[in-house]
Amino acid sequence: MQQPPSSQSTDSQPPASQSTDSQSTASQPPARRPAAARKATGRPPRISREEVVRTARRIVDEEGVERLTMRRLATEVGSTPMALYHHVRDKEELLVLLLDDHAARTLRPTGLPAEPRERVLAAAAAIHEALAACPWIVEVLAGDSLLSAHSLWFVEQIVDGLVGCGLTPERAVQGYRAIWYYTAGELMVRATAARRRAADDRPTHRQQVFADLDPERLPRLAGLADRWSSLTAQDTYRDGLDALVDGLLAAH
Amino acid sequence: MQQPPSSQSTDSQPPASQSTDSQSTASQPPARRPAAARKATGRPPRISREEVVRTARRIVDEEGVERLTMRRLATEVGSTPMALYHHVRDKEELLVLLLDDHAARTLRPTGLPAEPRERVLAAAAAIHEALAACPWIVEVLAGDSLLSAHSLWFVEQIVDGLVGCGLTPERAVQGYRAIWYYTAGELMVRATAARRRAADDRPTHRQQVFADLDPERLPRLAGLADRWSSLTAQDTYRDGLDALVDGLLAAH
DNA sequence: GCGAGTTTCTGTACGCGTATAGAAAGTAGC
DNA sequence: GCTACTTTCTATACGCGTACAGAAACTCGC
Repeated sequence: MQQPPSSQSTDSQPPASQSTDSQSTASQPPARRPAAARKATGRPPRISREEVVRTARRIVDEEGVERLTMRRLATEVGSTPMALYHHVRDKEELLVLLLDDHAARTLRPTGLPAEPRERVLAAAAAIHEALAACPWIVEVLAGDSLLSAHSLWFVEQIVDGLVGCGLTPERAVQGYRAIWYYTAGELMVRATAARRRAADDRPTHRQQVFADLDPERLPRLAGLADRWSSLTAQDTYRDGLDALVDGLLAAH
Repeated sequence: MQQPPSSQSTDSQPPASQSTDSQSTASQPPARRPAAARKATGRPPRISREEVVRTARRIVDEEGVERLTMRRLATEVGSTPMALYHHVRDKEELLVLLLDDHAARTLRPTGLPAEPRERVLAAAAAIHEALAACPWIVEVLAGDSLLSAHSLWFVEQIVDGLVGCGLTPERAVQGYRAIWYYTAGELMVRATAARRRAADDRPTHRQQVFADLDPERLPRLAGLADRWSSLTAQDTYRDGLDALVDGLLAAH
C-alpha cells in the first residue's frame, strides 16, 4: 500500500521543483514561506534530496562512480542508508539524477548551426560529447531514450532539423530514435571496453578469438586480425553519424 | 600471485577446446585418453565448466535470468558457490558463455543472399534477431564488439559484403562497427525499457516529462507528445539499418 | 609408504542494495 | 494535554557476488 512518496504520480510539491539546480531554495525548515502555505505535516526531514544528489556528485567527481555506495553516501550526509530511500527511489534513480545534473551543466544550448542537417549533426554530437565525458553512464543510459529534461532541447533540435530536411514528423521521430540507438550503443560499447581495460590485465578475450581464426572460413577477419585493434581504437562516431543521417535523409 | 586458471593467457589445455559445444568430450575421469597423454595432476574435478553452463542455461530457460544466482547454480549442480569460480571467472563470463551458446544454436549460417548489400543487411538482421530473443543480453552485450566465436561468421559476412560494395577494408570495419553500435544500442534500449515496464507500475518517467513540456521552447516535441509513445513502440530497427547502410555505402 | 606439488573444493566473511518493521518527531483536532 | 495522523528516520535482516584461507584428493619422485 504505502509507497515511496518521492517524484511519483501527482505529487503536489509546491516549493521545490524537480530540477536539481544547485544553489537555490535549499529546503531547510528555518527559512519558511511567509504566507498562506499550510505547514508541513509529519516529522521534519533532516536531509533533502538535493543534498543527497549534491553529495553523491561530490563522491563521484572525487573518487569515481564505483565508490558511490548507498552506505557510503549515507554516512557522508550524516544519516543511515535506508533514510536515503525517502529521497530517491533506488540507486538507479540517483544515477539518473546525477546524469541529468551533469547534462544540465555541460550541454550549452547555444551556437547550433541554422542549416537543418548541420543542426542535427551538431546536436547529436553535443549529446554524445556530454555523455562521453562521464564514463559511468552505461548503467543509466540504457533507460529512457530521452534521458532527462535538460537534454530535451537537443532532442527538439534533432527532430526539428530532420523535419526541416523534408521528413514528416513521424519519420523525424524515427530518425531521432535511430540516431539515439547509434549514439547510446557507441557510448555503451566504448565505456564498457574502457572499464574492462581498466579493471585489470584481462586479455580482452579478443586476442584469444583472433588468435585462432580459421582463415578458410573467415578470410576477411583473418586478413584484418592484426589491424583490428588499432582500427577499433579509432573514434569514428562522427563518421558513422554522418552516414546515418545521410541515409535517413536519402529515404526522402 | 595465484590466479584463476581458466581460459587465461597461454593455457595449454590439450583435451577440451574452449568452445561450449554440448554433447562431446565430457571431462569425466573414467573415459581417459588411450595413449601417451600424461595423467592429469591435482584433485580430480567433480563438476565441469560444461555442466555449469548447461545447468545455468536450464535455469535461465525455465525461470529467467534474474533467478540465476551463483548460489542457486551451485546447489543445482551439487556443489558450493565458490567451486564455480574454478570453471568460470565470474558471473559475467558465465553470461557471455550463455550468450555465445544461444548464438550458436540460433544463428544459422545459411541462406544469406549473394548480393553484397543484401548480405550485409541480412547478416545484421540475423544477429539482431538472435539477440532480441533473449532479453537479458543487456548486461553482456556491452562487452566486446564482436560477441563470441559463434557469431564471427556473421561479422565476416558484414565486412565482406561492405568490401563487395566497394569499401576499403578499413572503411568496411568502420562500417561494421557503426552497424554494431546501432544494433547494440537498439537492443539495449528496448530491453531496458521492457524490463522497466515489467518491473512494476513506474510511470516511465516519460509521461511526467512530456506532461510539462514547454511548447514555446520545444514546439516539435510538444506537438508530438501524444503520439510519442505509439511512435517509439514501433519496431523500426530494419528501417534504421537500411538508412545506415545506405549512408555508409554512399560515402563511396 | 611418504612428503612435495598441483588442482579442486569448502567455509567463512565482507560489503553491497534494499525489504520490512517500527520508533521518532512533528501538526491538527479535541 | 491527549490522541490521531503523517512523514522521516533507524535497526535489523536477507540474498547477492565473491575475496581469502585452508582442507581434500589426486600424481609424481623417492
